[in-house]
Amino acid sequence: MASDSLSATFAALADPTRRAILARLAEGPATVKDLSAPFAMSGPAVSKHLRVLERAGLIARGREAQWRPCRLEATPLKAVAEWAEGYRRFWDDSYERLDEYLRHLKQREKDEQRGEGR
Amino acid sequence: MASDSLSATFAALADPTRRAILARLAEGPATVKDLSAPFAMSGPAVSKHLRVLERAGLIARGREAQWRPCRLEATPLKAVAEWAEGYRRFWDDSYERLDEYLRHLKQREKDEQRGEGR
DNA sequence: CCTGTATTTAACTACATGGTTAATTAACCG
DNA sequence: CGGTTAATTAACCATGTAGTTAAATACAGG
Repeated sequence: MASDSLSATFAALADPTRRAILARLAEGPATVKDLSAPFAMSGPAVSKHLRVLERAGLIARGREAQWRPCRLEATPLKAVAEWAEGYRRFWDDSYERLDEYLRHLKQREKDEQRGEGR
Repeated sequence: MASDSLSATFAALADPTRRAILARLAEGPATVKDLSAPFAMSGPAVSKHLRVLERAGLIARGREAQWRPCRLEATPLKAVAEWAEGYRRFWDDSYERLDEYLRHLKQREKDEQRGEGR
């Protein structure tokens, strides 16, 4: 596994079970049992998914009697959103038009400077 | 591997070499050789990374003589950005305040309706 | 036609992942 | 104390990933 933080985050998100767990935690904290309920999967399997999410900093866990309540920790998702936004101009048409417009302005500015130079 | 599209995208992004390749392609198309240059890694290794990116729909490849020029295909990144944005309220404080404000408005609206009902 | 260049395929290694079941730890409760 | 419930650890299996080197394919050009 590539161990930089963004890679760990992406790797953790590359599994639908783990994304479903995050979606559930967006509604509030939950125990491991709660989180297991929707899945046709053993307890230990869910436990492993939670460890992956924890190591990626996407969840935090408490301790209450025999329960280990999980809660969402979304800050790594901010980095994901920002990373993806860096490519917006490649999918957003209006952004591309804006980009082209800015490029146009810049070019005109350069032309004018050249004009003044004479 | 979980084969849904979003999982494939996240899995492809979970490697710094592949993200670096995308960053390079953001500046324009490139051949496999071009893309290999920055990495201390054999040609076949890069070829495999490109196949992962291609299967995730993040790049497209052409054919020109003996070169297979790659270009960025960013639409899957739109899905990533949108997915992450769904969690913005968990990292963005001002968004939380806005959220709370909206909730407040909604509640007041409900209270007013109840008042009118009498 | 032969040679060099670009790229992929094949075969292999080492290790990570996602799942299983069985055993273990930890805490509550009668 | 003993039983039940929650959760993790251990051991195991199958598959996927990230890299290697060596061989195969495809094309350009003298």
